[in-house]
Amino acid sequence: MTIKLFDSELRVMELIWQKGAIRASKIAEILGDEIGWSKTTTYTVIKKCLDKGAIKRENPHFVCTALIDKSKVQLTETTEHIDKFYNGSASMLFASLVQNKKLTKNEINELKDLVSKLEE
Amino acid sequence: MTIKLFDSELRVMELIWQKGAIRASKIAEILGDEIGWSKTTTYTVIKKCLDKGAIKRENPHFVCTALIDKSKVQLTETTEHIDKFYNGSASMLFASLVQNKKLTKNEINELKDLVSKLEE
DNA sequence: GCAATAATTCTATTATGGTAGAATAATCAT
DNA sequence: ATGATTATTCTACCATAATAGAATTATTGC
Repeated sequence: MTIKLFDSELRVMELIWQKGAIRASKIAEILGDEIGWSKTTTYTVIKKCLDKGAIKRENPHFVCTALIDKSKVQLTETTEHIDKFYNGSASMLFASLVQNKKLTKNEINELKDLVSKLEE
Repeated sequence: MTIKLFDSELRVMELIWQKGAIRASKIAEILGDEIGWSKTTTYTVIKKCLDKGAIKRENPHFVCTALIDKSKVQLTETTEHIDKFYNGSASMLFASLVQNKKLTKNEINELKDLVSKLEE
């Protein structure tokens, strides 16, 4: 069973993933600055991440670390996205991006590189 | 400016895209069967699609047709998804899918095919 | 044209995610 | 240890998307 994270929770997770380990107070400070959240809002959202088992928090100083990793969440969300918009077909998503020229030269090269390493 | 469609609205759009032109009453019938929506729920959602300019409806018989196409919505949503989960980098989404082995042999072949046709 | 029936809208209710104030608990400096 | 300060929770409110009942309007068969 995968954990469903809301947008607000992802903002918190993003910081934790980025920093590895970070105090709750620091998260509150940063998100207060960046998006104007009040301290209590941030703590409420951190609590939700705790309750969902997405992070743990340890004393002293309430240091937060992630219990689920970003790549897992990315994959889950992307799979859901593909189901919803491309009827479960990853190829159709690729085709959509490629055909609509949303890829930079750089991205095209990276993609070619990636694909060339694939086994069948 | 792109139209933001909610999940409920997408269910209606999906049918309209699929059928090309379809009576409102038929949509209500199908969604009633498939997901148990009451007739009025379906009509309410159809009305929202109308108000947003996503579809038009013509007499006689209130036949609905799409005014925006699916590929446009797919692209918009996918771009948003990439911004949210991959910091705007399509390559990172590709990498995530490829590395996590969520691709079937078939999809890998299709991807290779797609990529081989790309210009730099 | 008109009664019967079906389609549509208007409006309201419910569910849920986002946000934050007041109360409580933990920490720290002395 | 204790008072001052900071961190945290509990609870509630607000905004919005989902859903549908009652009232209204359109359609159809006679």
